[in-house]
Amino acid sequence: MTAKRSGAPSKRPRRTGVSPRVPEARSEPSLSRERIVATAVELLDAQGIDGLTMRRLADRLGSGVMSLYWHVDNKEDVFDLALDSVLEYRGPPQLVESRDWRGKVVHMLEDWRAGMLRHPWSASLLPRRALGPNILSRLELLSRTLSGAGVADADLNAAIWSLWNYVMGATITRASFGLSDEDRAAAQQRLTRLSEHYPTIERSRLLLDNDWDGAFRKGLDFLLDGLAPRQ
Amino acid sequence: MTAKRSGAPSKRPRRTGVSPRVPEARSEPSLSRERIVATAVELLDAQGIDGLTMRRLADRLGSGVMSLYWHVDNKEDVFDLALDSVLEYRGPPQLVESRDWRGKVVHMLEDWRAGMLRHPWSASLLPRRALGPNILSRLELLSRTLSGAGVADADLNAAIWSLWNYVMGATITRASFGLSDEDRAAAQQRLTRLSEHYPTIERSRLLLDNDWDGAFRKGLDFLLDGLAPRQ
DNA sequence: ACCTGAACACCGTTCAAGT
DNA sequence: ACCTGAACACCGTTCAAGT
Repeated sequence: MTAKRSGAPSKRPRRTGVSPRVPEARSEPSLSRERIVATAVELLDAQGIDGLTMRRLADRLGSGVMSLYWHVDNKEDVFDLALDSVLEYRGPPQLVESRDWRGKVVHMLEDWRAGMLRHPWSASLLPRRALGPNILSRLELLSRTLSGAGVADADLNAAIWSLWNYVMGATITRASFGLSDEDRAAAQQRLTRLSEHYPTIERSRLLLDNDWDGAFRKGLDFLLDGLAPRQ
Repeated sequence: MTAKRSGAPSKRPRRTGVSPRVPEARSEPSLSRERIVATAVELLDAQGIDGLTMRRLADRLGSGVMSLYWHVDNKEDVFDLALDSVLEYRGPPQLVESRDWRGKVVHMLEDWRAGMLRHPWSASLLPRRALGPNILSRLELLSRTLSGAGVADADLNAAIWSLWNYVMGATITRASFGLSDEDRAAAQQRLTRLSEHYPTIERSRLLLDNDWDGAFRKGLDFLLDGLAPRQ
């Protein structure tokens, strides 16, 4: 398990204030933190977590590998930056703004999940990395909504962590488990062959159930039922 | 994201029936699937997920790297085997056997979580690997208990997946997030510096809360409250 | 049936150097 | 201030070979 870095500022200068001179327009725009991160996201989307390689990243950027290290501490840093860049929250649409707390929470968490599923590598990365500003904003908003809804201060952290756990578990599972339909079919068949050992989950067709969105919503409702302030 | 293999039988012969001749006792016991898996678990416990290397594994076993490939398909196979080997469930103790369904479910899930926390690499591995026999047994037992408690067939899969999601999310987070106390303190301090942006989670000290066991239980109770069959 | 070493095509990162 | 190539110490796996 790799150690976690707490988002400390990079040793690099971080481009203070105005640049002393506008660089000439070039065919290959010069390297920058932003360009590196954006390209890393592209690469991760296309090739998955193992597909991100410093060498491949440099290739895509048309630079030498070691040039990256001027802008970025190391590969871990690239992961942290790519991750947070993908978790931005645009806020609830007008429609939802007016709804009750429950509608707001459901929207926030469905949006969070959807965002991670658009970049399936992000879900499994999130729990092991430092929390960046975007994810902190989401937690803040969730926290404020629950608190405003009347969840007691003593229950607040437990409520937030339950929702976090549920969303993370659901999304990680969906992102990595749901890749191949025929894998799941094969697993269920294996189950049928062994049905004397696993009669109940064989009968309920647990591994074939593929209404992921519906199941997510249903479980979230269970949890919110339990969370809802009494009275 | 690596493709998932559905636990298909190895191409290797799998030691059929009686061995033709008992091998001479040697100082270095000969390689075997079991020995490889056990040593892989040791290595994972000691060095974490990145610490498992075919070369290091072979070293520990006193063999050449390539000898492993006779017993095992590839590194993915080693992960699958190590994972399932760690998820065995001994069943509820007598004390719990007599309890109500809720007590049983809580025991099963706390045991599941504890087992994974004893091997912190296992939690983050589980969702992306094929489900081995031990984890299927756990799901079967959970399923049977909920069904016996009166959860409707139509809700059963959703109930199981909610619990799975919650347990996985909680355990993955705890295993990878909780490594360093001072990391979390640093994060909370950063939060305090930025308290105008994150007033609510700063006030509730979300990132400092370290009663993981209590929080797990509390969230599980929320979820079970919502799950419990009406009436 | 079981084990081996050499070789291939990769990795992330250090270092000393260029402009 | 920014970029580079060579080099180091690693990886997983194929292959042809040994016993």
